[in-house]
Amino acid sequence: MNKQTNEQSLKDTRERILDAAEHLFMQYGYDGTSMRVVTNEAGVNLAAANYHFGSKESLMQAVLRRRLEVINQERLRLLDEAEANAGGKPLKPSVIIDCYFGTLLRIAADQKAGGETFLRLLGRTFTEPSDFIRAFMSTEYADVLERYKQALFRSLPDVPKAEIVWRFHFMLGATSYAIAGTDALHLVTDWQFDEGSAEQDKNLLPRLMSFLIGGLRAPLPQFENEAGPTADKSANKDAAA
Amino acid sequence: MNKQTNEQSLKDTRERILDAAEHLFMQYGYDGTSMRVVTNEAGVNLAAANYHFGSKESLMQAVLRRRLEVINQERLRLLDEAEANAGGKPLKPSVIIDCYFGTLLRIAADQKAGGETFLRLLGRTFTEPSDFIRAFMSTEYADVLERYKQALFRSLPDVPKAEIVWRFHFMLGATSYAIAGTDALHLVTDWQFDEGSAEQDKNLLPRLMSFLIGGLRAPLPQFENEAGPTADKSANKDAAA
DNA sequence: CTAGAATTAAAACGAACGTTTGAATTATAT
DNA sequence: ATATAATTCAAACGTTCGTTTTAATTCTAG
Repeated sequence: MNKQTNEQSLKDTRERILDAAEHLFMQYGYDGTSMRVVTNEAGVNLAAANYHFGSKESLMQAVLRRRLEVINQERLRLLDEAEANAGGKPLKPSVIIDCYFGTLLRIAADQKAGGETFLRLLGRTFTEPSDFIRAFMSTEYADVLERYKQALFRSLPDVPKAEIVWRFHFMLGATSYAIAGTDALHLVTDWQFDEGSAEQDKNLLPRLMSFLIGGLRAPLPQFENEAGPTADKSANKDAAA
Repeated sequence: MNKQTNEQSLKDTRERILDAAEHLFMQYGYDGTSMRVVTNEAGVNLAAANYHFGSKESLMQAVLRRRLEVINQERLRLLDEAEANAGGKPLKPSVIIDCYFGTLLRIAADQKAGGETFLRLLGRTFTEPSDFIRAFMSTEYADVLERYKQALFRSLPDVPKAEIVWRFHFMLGATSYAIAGTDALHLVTDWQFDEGSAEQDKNLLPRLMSFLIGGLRAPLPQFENEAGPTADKSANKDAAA
């Protein structure tokens, strides 16, 4: 065969392994997935995985990196664009939240095949116990998280930075659960609403965005050890300008 | 030895295994924890774990049930009490949220030793991939979730039930992440604020409560396929009465 | 066409896994 | 004290794990 066919089949083996690993890591977790089931589902030889990726850990990193690079680069690009359009003024919190969380859901919706699968894998990856996974995620997210953190600081100058970080943390959690699958949702409800999976996906983003912005802009908490009485919650100052 | 010493040592073996399993499952996950490291950390023989619990799966269930029973019974008791005091009128959303999420954090704070450990384990358990764990959680939570769902429906009669279920889901996610450890939080920030771990724990509840109630009461989302223009978000109706 | 590199294939490696066995030990009760 | 039950113990069971090895096969390039 010619060169094209060769490179095609090479890419096919690598990508078939990545696709199978993505799906199985999502469904059974990293520790719960063996190299044998990955290569079986990919239809390749067991040794091919170690030949192309070196180890199971490296395979997991490759699975995550393949899509995270696209998502995080788009996140940085959109934030740059929004800040350029704002002309030096702080961005609205809702714009920042949409650049971060909206980009994630929109890109995942684009990639028809593995998009939803990767979303659910990503949701679970944040709570993966393996040290090397958390270390990988930490470095992979360091830049984009720092940029968005600073953008939120500028956007909410009257809110203590510690509160912003905590609420960013809460938003990450709510989003991860939202996308980590409807399994946890079935746990909450019988879920006999008439909408199908398609409409669920379509409406997830506006639903999530409303919740996230509502939480981000909620009145600041009253700590017990702070000065002043434990006032009525409705008397609290709104978090967002 | 007398009867007391016997029962004491019996309970000690069982509880030492439970304590060790709780800690190791939290740190390394279910699949990442072997029966050998559990029994080693507990200082008991390997076969003792299978003798007392039958299998690794049953051990995991015993670890979860030991503390979940206390928490969920208290959740039901507080909701009963609140509804009795309300005299037939719907409860405020903030009261419901505090009964559910506040109880979790307060009980965990009480149990000095394993409280925080179990909180972090529970946060991760919701995303555990193993089928038997999710099945166990589903049955273990069925009653309390149904009761709180109905309470929220009554509390927010003008909000579509599907939205309430989704927002309950988001709240569960935000809470799980909040308690699943500051590991994910270190991922977000350098976290060089001057507060120590003690103050973090003390302030987590009010911080989380503000965020959750803000998200729950956020304006309802506008779906693209709905009637009416994509209005300014501030024009939306508030979700809570 | 052919040498050499890249990839695939079957088989095996040692280690670690959950679980079981059967004897030894300890507690309980008459 | 003694029979009975409950618990602990060391050892081993068969299986599966990630990885490696070595040979066969396929592709690339002169």
